[in-house]
Amino acid sequence: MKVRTRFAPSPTGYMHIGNLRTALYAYLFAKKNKGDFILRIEDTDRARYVPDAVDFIKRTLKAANIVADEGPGIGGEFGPYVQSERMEIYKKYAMELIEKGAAYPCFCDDKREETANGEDNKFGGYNRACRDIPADEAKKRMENEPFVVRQKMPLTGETSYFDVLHGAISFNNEELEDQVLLKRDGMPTYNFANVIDDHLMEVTHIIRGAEFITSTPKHVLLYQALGWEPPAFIHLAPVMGKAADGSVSKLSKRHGATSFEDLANMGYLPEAIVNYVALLGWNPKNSTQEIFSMDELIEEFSLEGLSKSNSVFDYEKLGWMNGEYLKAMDSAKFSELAKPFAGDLGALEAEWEKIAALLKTRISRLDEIPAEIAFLKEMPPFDASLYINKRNKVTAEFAKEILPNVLELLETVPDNEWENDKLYEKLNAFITEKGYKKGAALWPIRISVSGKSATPGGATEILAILGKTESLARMKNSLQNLT
RNA sequence: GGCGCGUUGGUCAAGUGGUCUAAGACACCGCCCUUUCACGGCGGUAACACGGGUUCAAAUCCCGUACGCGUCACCA
Repeated sequence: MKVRTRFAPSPTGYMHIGNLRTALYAYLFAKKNKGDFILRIEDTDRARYVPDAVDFIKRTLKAANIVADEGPGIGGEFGPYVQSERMEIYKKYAMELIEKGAAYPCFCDDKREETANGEDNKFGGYNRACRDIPADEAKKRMENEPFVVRQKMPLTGETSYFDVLHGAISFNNEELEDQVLLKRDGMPTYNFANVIDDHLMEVTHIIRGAEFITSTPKHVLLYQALGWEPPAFIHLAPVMGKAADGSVSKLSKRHGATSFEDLANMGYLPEAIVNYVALLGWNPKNSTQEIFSMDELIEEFSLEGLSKSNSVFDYEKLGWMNGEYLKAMDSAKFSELAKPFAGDLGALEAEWEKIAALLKTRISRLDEIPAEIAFLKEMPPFDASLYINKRNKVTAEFAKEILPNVLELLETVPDNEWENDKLYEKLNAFITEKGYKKGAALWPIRISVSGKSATPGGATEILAILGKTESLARMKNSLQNLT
């Protein structure tokens, strides 16, 4: 049988990284098995509906390079792929279930009736009273009264199912509520639409979050009532976030950027995000590889590699991985991608390629760029302590000694020779001649034109980028401040 | 609280009864390299939640406890 998986988000306008991971695993599993991956929109909650959310979801999947074979706007033989467009289908099956005695209409006024004496409060106050309404009376009342369709749960025994990840899971039927299948507004609930659609769309493997473990027995009962074979269930452990105080809880906005979009805006590459997220809860068998292209993920993916326990999202590691992608990236591509993050470069505009080359190996996120290059645009305030460097045995005294000579030398460099290699050559010759240590001599030079202890690039690279006029002006100024 | 699921270093994790004096990665620390920082190279610190079983042998199987997470909606 052809493997078919689906990603079934509700359109809330936010693609949480945990959801993205669920989509990714469903996609990887389908593709690994030469199957289909379906996008289905679960918009049965009218109150929560967000207008552009479907486009948003599609854009996010596209950015993540997760491509659906079927879905809204994509087509496929099992449409429509938006649940609000399938109401007639759900209604039909709801009536069939009533007919079969596996469900019944409920005319109770409100969702949560308070029970008088606190007894039978197990189901939020719902007391199963409408179960006992005779069939013909119920049918009649359905014509004139608003109602809800509830699933008639067995009162005894147990229902169990096999989860590919967790093994056999069983629940006592008495724990199961007569849950609503069809709401008063005619919309199905998740628990109902889900079963109908997964069956009709021939989904073979349901890969979804662990929050559905407890509602799965209800789904299984529905499959049974309808005479359908349930698909395989795979319930994924959740992704957690770590708060500032070190506490761990389900990933949410209070943990900072947690949506794919936020992360991308911070300058994490989509490929890196996908790669990192793939490894949060899954890892390859028989290998310690960590950097994966999408094709490699597909090739390596297997359900056996899924982890049963929660995982904590770690920006630190994502940053490392992003840096790996940045370093491996083609220079031209990096420069193009990084440019929007650089802001207004002013006079340095023409030097961007050089700047980008220095940046490439030393950032983990693209949005670190402005802070990294700010010193190029404007000389930071003078700070004498920067001229002291223990390792190279550099002191302010030494800076005062060497800088005037360097200035003198640099002034003789013609404009057309003001570039890294030439500058390095000349400075190196000067250093050798004077008998200085290279590291020691270059330190004050770099500080005098950058005003920063750590900079992308060394002394001559910075000189080259700043240009002769600016470099000399900065150096003179620093020297003045120094004395 | 009931029910369910889980628990290997700070984090991601390998490990499916002996090869575990428990892999790898991030982070951290040290050394080397070095035109600073970084990159890179080498090395180090650091874990089987606890208690009982079963077994010749347990991180691996069973039971209990603790802790964490989930769920108990006309939300998904």
